[in-house]
Amino acid sequence: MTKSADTKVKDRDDGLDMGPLPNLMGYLTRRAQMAIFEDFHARFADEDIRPAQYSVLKLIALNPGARQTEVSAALGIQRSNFGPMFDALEQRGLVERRPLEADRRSLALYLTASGEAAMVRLDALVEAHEAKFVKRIGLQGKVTLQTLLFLLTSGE
Amino acid sequence: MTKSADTKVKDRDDGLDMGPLPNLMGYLTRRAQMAIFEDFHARFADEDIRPAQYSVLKLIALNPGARQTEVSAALGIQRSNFGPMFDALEQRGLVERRPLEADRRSLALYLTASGEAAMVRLDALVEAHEAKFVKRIGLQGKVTLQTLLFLLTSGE
DNA sequence: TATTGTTATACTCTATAACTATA
DNA sequence: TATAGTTATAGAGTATAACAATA
Repeated sequence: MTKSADTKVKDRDDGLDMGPLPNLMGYLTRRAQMAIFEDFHARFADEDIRPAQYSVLKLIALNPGARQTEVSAALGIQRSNFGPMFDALEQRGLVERRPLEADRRSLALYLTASGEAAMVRLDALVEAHEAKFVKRIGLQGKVTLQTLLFLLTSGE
Repeated sequence: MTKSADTKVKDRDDGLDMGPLPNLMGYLTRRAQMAIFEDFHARFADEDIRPAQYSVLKLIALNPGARQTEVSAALGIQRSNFGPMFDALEQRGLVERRPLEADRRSLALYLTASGEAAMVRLDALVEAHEAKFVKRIGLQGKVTLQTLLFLLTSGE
């Protein structure tokens, strides 16, 4: 209520008072995800592959012949957004679509030979990427984190 | 090498084989963050406030008079993107800029009376939002998660 | 010279609706 | 009628560079 209270607008020694913000799980996961993706982007710059692209390639590698709707749904990507994203990978010769005889509406997805070769390199990059963060929290920490994040995601 | 191996393109009982994807920390944090933000968006739809906007409002509430560069840097937002974002909040009468006499390049940020009133409602929404996820992993789980995510973020 | 804030721009990601061809 | 994939579009989020005013 005093004039001096108006003057002392902020306690600012080194930085700002973040209050409870750094304890909010949404804030925490967002910042952690950004830190992890930043490392990913740096490592995959030469290969010009982004996280979502890697997840698509990996899913097709594990499930050759899967249809677009299956892959996009499994990754939480809209069907309408999956098409153009896949086009980019296809134009680079990493993947291909093949008509499905059983259902002529559908297209089955496959890695090309070039895509298979790329996966060997990409998997190695992912392994190094992953190891960097495991080093920070330990193997037990990673297991705990997996459990907690899974529980967070899969709720009511 | 056989024709039958070509036929059995994929083991697909219910869904796709995700392989090690769900164990990658980047994938896990991304999916968790999306689940948390989805709940946030639903709760804050009526107030028309997004996570980044809440963090800006909260930071100004805790640090009245803070300058734009300070707030944007603390939240990891580019200076050039902070301006238009703040404009939207200002046009809604929640915040305001005031010239700094000490440095006429800078603008000090404040909540308006309307903004202060809004924060009471928003903080209540955040509390309920947070409680939903604490319920899934327990209070100890939240503390552990905070520790792990902080360690992940603050590395070399 | 360096910094604060602004403007312009561009690229990615995400979300929705409408369309086609098949089923 | 419903589904697979496409197209168009729009809104966020993010990133960089250049600029004017001020330090």
